[in-house]
Amino acid sequence: MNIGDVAKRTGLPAKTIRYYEEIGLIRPLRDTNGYRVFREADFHKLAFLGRARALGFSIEDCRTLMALYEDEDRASADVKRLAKKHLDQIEEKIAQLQSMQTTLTHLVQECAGDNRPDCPILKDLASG
Amino acid sequence: MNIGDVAKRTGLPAKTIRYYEEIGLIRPLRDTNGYRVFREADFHKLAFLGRARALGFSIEDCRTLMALYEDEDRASADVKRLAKKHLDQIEEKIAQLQSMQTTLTHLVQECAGDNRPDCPILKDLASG
DNA sequence: ATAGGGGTTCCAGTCACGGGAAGGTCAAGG
DNA sequence: CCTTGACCTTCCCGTGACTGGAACCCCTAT
Repeated sequence: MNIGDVAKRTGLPAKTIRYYEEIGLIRPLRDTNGYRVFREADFHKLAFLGRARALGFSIEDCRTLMALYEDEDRASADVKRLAKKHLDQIEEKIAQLQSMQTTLTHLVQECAGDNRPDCPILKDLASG
Repeated sequence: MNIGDVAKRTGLPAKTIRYYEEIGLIRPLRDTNGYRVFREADFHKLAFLGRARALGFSIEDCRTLMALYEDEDRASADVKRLAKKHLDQIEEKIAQLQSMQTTLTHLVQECAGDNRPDCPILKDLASG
């Protein structure tokens, strides 16, 4: 498989796949013409990475998860701890965003949104 | 006021304040020794920026909001449109995170988290 | 011979700062 | 007068996870 094929099959941009090689997440072979050659195992790794990234795991977390996946002697506790920590961060982020959402929703509701200059949004920003 | 005073009063790091000057959001005066000198108006601008940033507005949005704030002939509709667009993005982000949260919560619940290698989290990542 | 659709590398930019080096300034204490 | 320590200055690099683009090579079909 060339990079274009893997890109189609995984849904990852070719640029991203090259980047993952650059940072050592995958090690595809090379053809005599210099083209990357992806084996089925490379494809599986990329699909794994794509799903982990879609769940919001950082690249470094993905690296750890892949290492755990390939370690037959892993403890599921290590995976769970990583996932739980990530979940906690997601929940914290959601809380932050919801706080912004609450404030902004109120402000937007209160703003007339006409061609007059009077605006509660700016008033709030100006005076806390 | 020197930068340290403004940093304390606004809660913004001095580094951030220097950065805001660099990108033209504020224009403090300079003392003969080269130190930045902040007037009350500069402090107000920084406080405004701090609050806008805390609501998640991008720097460019903040620039626009400040311009609108200083424009006596603004239309509140322009402010409202900007805030609404930002609110929509926040809500989209929240939805994405909640989707991750749902999946991760299930996976974490199902994982035994002991010293055995069997792990539904890795299983999910490996096979979609 | 050429056109096109692959592929390759390398460089720069994103966003909003943060860290740290190297050095100038100022007020207080010995 | 000298030093100490807390300020302040500029400058440059690094962050995360890519994305865009330039310049160039490779392969197949016409």
